[in-house]
Amino acid sequence: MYAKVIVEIGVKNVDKMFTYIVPNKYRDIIKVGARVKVEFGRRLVEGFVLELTSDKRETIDLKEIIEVVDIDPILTSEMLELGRIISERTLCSRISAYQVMLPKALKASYNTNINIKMGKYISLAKDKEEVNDYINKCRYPKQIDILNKLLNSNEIKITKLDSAVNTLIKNKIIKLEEKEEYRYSYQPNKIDNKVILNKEQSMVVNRVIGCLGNSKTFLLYGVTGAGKTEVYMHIIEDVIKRGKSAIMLVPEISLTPQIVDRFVRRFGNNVAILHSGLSDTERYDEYRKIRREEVKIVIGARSAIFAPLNNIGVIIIDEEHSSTYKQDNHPRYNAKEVAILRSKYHKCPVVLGSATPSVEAFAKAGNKVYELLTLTKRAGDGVLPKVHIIDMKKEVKQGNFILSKILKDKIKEKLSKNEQIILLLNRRGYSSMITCNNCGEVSKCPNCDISLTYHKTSNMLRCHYCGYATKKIERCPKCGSNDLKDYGLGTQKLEEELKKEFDARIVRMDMDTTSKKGAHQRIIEDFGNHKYDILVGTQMIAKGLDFPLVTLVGVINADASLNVPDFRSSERTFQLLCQVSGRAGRGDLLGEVIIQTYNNNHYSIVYAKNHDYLSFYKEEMKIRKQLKYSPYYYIILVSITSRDYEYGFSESNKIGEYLRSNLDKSTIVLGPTMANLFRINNIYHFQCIIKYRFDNLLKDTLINLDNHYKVNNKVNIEIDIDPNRL
DNA sequence: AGCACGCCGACT
DNA sequence: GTCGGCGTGCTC
Repeated sequence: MYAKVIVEIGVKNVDKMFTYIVPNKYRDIIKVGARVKVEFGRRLVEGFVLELTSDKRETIDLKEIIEVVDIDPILTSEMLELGRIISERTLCSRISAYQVMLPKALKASYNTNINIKMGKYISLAKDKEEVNDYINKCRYPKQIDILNKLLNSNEIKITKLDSAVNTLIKNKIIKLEEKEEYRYSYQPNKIDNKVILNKEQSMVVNRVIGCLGNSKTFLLYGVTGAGKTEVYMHIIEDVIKRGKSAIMLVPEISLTPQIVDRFVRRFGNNVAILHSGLSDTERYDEYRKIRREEVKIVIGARSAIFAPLNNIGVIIIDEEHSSTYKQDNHPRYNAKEVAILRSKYHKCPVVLGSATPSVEAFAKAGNKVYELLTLTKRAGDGVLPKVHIIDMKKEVKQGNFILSKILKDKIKEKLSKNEQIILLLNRRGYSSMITCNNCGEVSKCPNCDISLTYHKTSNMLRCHYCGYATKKIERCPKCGSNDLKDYGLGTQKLEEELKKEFDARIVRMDMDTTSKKGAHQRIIEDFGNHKYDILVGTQMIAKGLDFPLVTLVGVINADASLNVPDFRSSERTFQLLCQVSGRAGRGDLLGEVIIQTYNNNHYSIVYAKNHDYLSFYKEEMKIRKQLKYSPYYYIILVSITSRDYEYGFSESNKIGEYLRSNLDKSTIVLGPTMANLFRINNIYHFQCIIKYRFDNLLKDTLINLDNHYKVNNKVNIEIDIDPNRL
């Protein structure tokens, strides 16, 4: 008997099956999907068994499998197949596709011991009569106490073995057992907080439930506040009743205690939550709970799509448009695609939900690839907030550089009413650059091609790309003048300005104030408890937060996301504005939104004002068609990086030529060009963009290109199929 | 990735 | 004469 094994080494050259002899003693134990230890070259490695065969084709001498690690295979046949498809579609190594499905604690390279927490339990070892006899003869009150307790309950958890317990064990009156415990758990305070659905919501729920047992993808387009979460919970409840399980994905930053609470209150300890805050061991505990089917519902970010459930009844992906569902390093899988693959395997529906669907998803709904379901009304009679667009070109002429007159007035008004305010500014730090007024020199990162951001609280200049930091310069390094001025506005400066202008309690939430563990949650809680009046933050405040007292949302600079040179920048701006607008007026109070911009006629801003997704979609599709972008064309980004500018440049040209001459003539190859951030950490970035509709040559050409450069260590190439950004 | 082999410079 | 530099090549 022979086993085809893929070893846990993340290198393309060895990403293939190696044949080993299965020793007789393992013949009955070894299974496909199990981990094994094998000698590979001169070292011991772990690998996965992908196939078992009886015939040997290799002519070389084979080695024997040293040890079978798992009795129960760690990779199910579904996962083995899934990994194969992922590696084929995303051009990643097969082993990395398998590794991404499993918790880190199961990796061979994970050297620290996997620490499974064991709890000690005692129970009676004799029948009741004998125990009562023992109690009557016993002189020790402690022992009697323990036995009396055990007579009333099956088992008791103990923390330590004291002499009383030890004696009882020695006399074989009680027995000690160790059981596995999980570190992470929620209080299963099951309170039925079920909400009665409105007509629209019920129709959506019934339509999805009607398709249980079929592999079918729905796009649930529902305005903010339409009660999508409640719809999800009803669907999940029905699925659970049928004895099946459910996966729900949400973007990492939406995985707030608020949403977790809602699910735990409804479903008790039937829920496993996979979030980034878990340690490797906690994550492994959750994994085991899921694998053993001790929970039926898995909620988590992207990687939760691989939850090892055996009988999935529905997969829900909330905030479908979020770019976080695609991993932007290897393996570059897209959780939405994986969801659809799993739905085919489990014959279950997928529900993609969003208030601002990605144009790709909405187009698929238009083509009947997905079935469109809509929620048009805000649940509980909520009214969408009124949105004002402020032309900052005019405001600047009147001397209002940061806050427009209207926004200032509104802030004052809301403060006087004791209501809360959220201000969004998509740039952290104090100012975006420091410039010399004398010679025009701009402080730039020595390693990257961007200007340094001034952080006033630490008095440092920082590069937001490579992390470079230096003390603030007092004199221009070029001409020596001390007439330095900072331009651009960051959250720190905004906070400072607000403190000058208003007598209010202000809290800032950005990467700098949330780097410590738990800080993020604390700020949200404190703001929710009205310990602050104004919340200032970057886009991390745009998602999911639900504060009934917030009646004003201000977007300080809507242009920041618009000016990003990427074909999705309009879409991202529209989504961001709609999302942040949805933060206002969640309670009984009417909400207002003020958007400050220099592009007050831009369609993404105008349509966001009216919450008009359909018009935005039509306009955006026109442009995508004109410029040949997705969903009309598929996009592939080939990035080429090198420490050596000249070499990187010449290889990039070769790659461009190779693609042009080896792809179908209907395919468009752009570039090579210098990437938007041309130099990061002294590495030069070039890129080619491939646009195609149908191309039979594509797969082979890309594989050849990838193979050719994997042995070249002076230049690195990355192929990103359907990239998040260009 | 690792760990070999392999062929050229400065040292007890 | 050796120790060791990291370039190339292979791993069932």
